[in-house]
Amino acid sequence: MTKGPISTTEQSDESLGLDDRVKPVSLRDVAARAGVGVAAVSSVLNAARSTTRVSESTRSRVLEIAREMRYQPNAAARALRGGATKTLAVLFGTEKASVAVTNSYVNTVWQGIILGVEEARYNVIILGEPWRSADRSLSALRDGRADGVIAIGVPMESDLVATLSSNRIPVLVIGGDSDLDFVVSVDVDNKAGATLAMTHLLELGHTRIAYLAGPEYQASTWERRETYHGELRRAGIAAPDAYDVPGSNRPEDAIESAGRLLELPEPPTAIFAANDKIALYAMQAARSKRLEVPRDLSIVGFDDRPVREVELSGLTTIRQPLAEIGAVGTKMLIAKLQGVAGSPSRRVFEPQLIVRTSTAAAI
Amino acid sequence: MTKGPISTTEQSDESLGLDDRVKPVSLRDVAARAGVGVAAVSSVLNAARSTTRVSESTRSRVLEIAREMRYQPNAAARALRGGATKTLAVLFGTEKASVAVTNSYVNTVWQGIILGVEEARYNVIILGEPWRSADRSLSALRDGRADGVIAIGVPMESDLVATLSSNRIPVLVIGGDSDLDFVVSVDVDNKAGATLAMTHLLELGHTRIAYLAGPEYQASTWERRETYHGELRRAGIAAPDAYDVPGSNRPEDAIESAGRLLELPEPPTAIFAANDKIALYAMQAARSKRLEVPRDLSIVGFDDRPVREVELSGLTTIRQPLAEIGAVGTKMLIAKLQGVAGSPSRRVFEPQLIVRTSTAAAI
DNA sequence: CTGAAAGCGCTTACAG
DNA sequence: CTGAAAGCGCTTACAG
Repeated sequence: MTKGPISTTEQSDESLGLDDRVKPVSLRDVAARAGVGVAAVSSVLNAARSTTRVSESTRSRVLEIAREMRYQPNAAARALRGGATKTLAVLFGTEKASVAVTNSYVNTVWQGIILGVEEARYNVIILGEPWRSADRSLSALRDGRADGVIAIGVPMESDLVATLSSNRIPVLVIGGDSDLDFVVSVDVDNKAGATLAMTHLLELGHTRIAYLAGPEYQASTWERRETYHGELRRAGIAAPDAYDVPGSNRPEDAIESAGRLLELPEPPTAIFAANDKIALYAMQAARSKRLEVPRDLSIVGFDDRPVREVELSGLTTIRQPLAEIGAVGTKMLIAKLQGVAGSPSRRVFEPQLIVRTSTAAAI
Repeated sequence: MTKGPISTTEQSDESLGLDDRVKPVSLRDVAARAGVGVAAVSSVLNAARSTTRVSESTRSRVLEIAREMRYQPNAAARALRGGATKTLAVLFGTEKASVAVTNSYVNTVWQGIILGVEEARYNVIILGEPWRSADRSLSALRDGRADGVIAIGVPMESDLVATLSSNRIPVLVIGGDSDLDFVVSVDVDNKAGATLAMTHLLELGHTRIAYLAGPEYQASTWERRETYHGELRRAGIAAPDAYDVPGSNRPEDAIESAGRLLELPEPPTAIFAANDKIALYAMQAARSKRLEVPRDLSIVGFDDRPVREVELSGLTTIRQPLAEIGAVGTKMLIAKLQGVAGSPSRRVFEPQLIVRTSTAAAI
């Protein structure tokens, strides 16, 4: 770089000694060498819904020559022509991508996504332009860069999925649900997970159990809340309204919410938190109130995110198979894109109770 | 999806009630509405090195109309025309992407890359097809999908960077060096890092210090080894040849290598390991030999990868600013791509000694 | 100052 | 069975 300008056009070939560059070989090059038209080559190289029929001898000769010349179709031309890009655009909830990739939930799902695209020889693109509203971003998603969209943690009230759907852009929703056309979705079984958590606490003898919610814009927050109330009802326990408190992904808010719980005249002896992050904030709140976990307070989280804090803290939690969710979802989306008959539109994954040291029998 | 086929072409608009899809607006649409030619619109919308000149009044009118119509240029068409895709392809060393993204070094660098592309409103693409040889993958990198390449942890002997360079494809090398044209690179100062590690051990009074290497195909393994020997020489210490042992990222190999060290007639009292992962294997080997760290053996790693194992183990190590390396490198590549005058081709980052509990004074 | 045209590489309907 | 042509949306030389 220090030795010459960057642009290809600004510099003649002679001025750079090391130039063994060759122009990429095009369909026309292959056609010329094979002595056939480009249509024939195109037809041979694609499984071909083209009307152009080619004899077996021509077919094999073209194939041979294309391989010999290391022909590689130009992705831009194909995309422009309206063909598949074999690329999926990944959209991260409301957040900027740079924030999302530091989130352990997203990160683990992401590993699954990569596994999924790799198996299918697809590609993934992350757009540097945050999408904000669906309306504003729609065109960016139809400009020939991607065949479909993977949406992780999109807020319930967002019009993104609906807009994509009505524009016939296939979408995978991770961590949510939708019965719209062109939408496939994967999620953990939130009801089953919340039931595991509540049953665990109930079996430990807790009756004063609180629910520390996650962000209200997440569907999972509501599903887990509903199960929380349902399980209490089933156990014949009447929990005060004050036991169902809003959480947040913002540390201050979550810690304050948990703090309020612990200052109630009759504080809970156990907290079911809507996710691990919030559960850890609850632990912090307990600590600052000089309460000992699990002696004075049992805490259960959700997710079992593979980060050191969770393991270090000894948090009992509900594990989601996050990487599997990402991988299976991605494969479902690709199957839909490829028109695989009978490919599922929805998969729900079983959670698992992971007992560590943040829960103990009620005193 | 359950209600209808996926493909746009297979289904008439009438059969789907919810279709509020509109064809993306093209340059021509804007031109028609503005009553000018497409060339004029193109010229206005791009800072325009085009020869087409447009009056100020036309310019502002076109701008207004384009915004009104939410015109979004088609990326595929631009790419085909030879323009910038504003997309960077990320290539992960020898590994499959799915393996690489589970690696904590790669993961942290990745977070920086996303930050970098986001700031510049660029995009990143990960190709599902593993690249293996540069020769085989070259065309895939010139098919209109990306303007440049980010290569993480490419083996020393790989021809990838050289091939890209001679084909005038700008590359960012992360964790390596190169003075080829079209190549920019970022890395930690390996010499400084190894010096920090060795000085720490020497100051603790260790004289029997071994080097447990990383994979030999990594340049860093060699640079750290060289510094290891240099620092011993400077301290007037003659280390036996058997103290410089090959490591590997494969657990069995690394553990065995470390084990051999510990079984020497005169075993080392300290080990400088070429990276954290290998340092943890050394710890494991020590444990299986009933040696206590740091009482019987001090261990220093390299990277300070943000994973729970490193912190849980109390490993003393050399921290690299991995996210920063990724972010700064990405911005350097983009600057080169955009022809920013005087943008640097090389940046080296200072490491930092993180003392935890795996090192202690020699007895 | 502005418009019409060529062409990037591909695929698919259309003629022979 | 095969070839020539149109056109996807854009940018950039080229004519007016």
